[in-house]
Amino acid sequence: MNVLNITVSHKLYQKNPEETDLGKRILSKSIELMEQMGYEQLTFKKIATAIESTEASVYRYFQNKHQLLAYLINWYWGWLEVKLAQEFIILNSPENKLKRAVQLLVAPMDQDARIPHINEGTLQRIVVAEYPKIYLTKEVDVENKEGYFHGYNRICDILTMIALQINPEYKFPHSLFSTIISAAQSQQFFVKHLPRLSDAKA
Amino acid sequence: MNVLNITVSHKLYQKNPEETDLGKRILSKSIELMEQMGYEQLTFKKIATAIESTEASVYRYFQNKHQLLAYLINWYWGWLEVKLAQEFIILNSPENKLKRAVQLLVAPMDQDARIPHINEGTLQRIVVAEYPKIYLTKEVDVENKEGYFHGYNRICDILTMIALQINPEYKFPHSLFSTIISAAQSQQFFVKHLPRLSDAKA
DNA sequence: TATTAATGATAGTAATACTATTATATTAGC
DNA sequence: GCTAATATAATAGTATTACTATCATTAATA
Repeated sequence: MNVLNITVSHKLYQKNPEETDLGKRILSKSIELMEQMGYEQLTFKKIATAIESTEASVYRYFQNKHQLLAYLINWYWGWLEVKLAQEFIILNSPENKLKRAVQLLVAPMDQDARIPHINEGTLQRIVVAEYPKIYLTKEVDVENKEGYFHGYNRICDILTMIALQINPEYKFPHSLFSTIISAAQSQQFFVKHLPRLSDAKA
Repeated sequence: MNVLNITVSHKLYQKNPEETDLGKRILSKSIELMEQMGYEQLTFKKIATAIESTEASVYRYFQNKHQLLAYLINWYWGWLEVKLAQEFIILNSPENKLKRAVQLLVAPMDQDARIPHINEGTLQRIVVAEYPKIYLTKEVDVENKEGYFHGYNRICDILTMIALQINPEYKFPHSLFSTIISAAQSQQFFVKHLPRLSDAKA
């Protein structure tokens, strides 16, 4: 058993992948392959072949590729929330908390040794490269109700609560922090691939 | 002939759709259908059927759906640039120019009567709902060289130039404006579909 | 009138995104 | 140790998608 378990809504899987060895291998290999070839090119067939299992077995864990991506991304935000909570133990001022949160969002992530089947660094790059794809769909309203975006919502809420301690009068904290978080993601992508949209150097 | 013609890089089409009647019908119907069913569900077959043409004919104009989306989005940014230029005729201060630019980004767009085959209002909603999909791919570097993101880059550059008139010392204008433009898009989507990420009311 | 270009009609292929069925192996309960 | 349940493997099959190719027809042009 893991010391640490990130909880992801059961709407985000068919069968909990964290509970079995095969499930963990699916997660591990999905992360590796999705970073290599990108979301569009990845198929359940490719995952299955790579772990020497079968397509049908992968389908027992996830309904489809979209659900798998949503799972991984929610896992990431859930894990980041845990990480934030750990850091906040020794951070007292809201200013320092916000500062550290932004650092965590943009700094390359180290692998968490407690969770060997998930490479958080690779997962972070997947989130940067694929995140908007989980909500830019016609199913967004249904999936929102099912908790597909819960992880991100929570991070946004947490930063909002901290900011309101600094200035309780501020009227647009949700917009501000969804913008900051999403800019933290986009700028990482732009620096690498669309440098005219950024002033930072790769 | 149109009074006004938006120029889109020839890498973004196989055969210029603005030059023929069929081409214009493809654009017009693509916009309508893409808004209705979303990018994922749209197929060349559906476009062809809807305009009583054939799949093969649509393929003569665009290599694939991705190229079609890139075309439409670049057309939109190109058109917005023209619109901005028109507005700037009577706006003199950089502050007013920036303000008006942001208004144009977020206000519902009226149809341009000079261009009957393109519904700019619908197109704006498509840009809001689909924009990141054109660059969040493994082909981003190649397509960037081919000008797939030229329209957006230019808008970002224009706002950057204006801002530098206000403060020539400012170090991060590209990052700032790519963030502002993209937030202008995202917030429109969040208000409608993910309200916890925004403070505005639908 | 002959030529060319644009479109339509039709067919076909490889890959994808699943679903279904049956067999086999492993584990848990009695 | 036997039975039952569960997980996975193996295999097959289907509908749809994303194209490519070929040829016929129509319209525009020289």
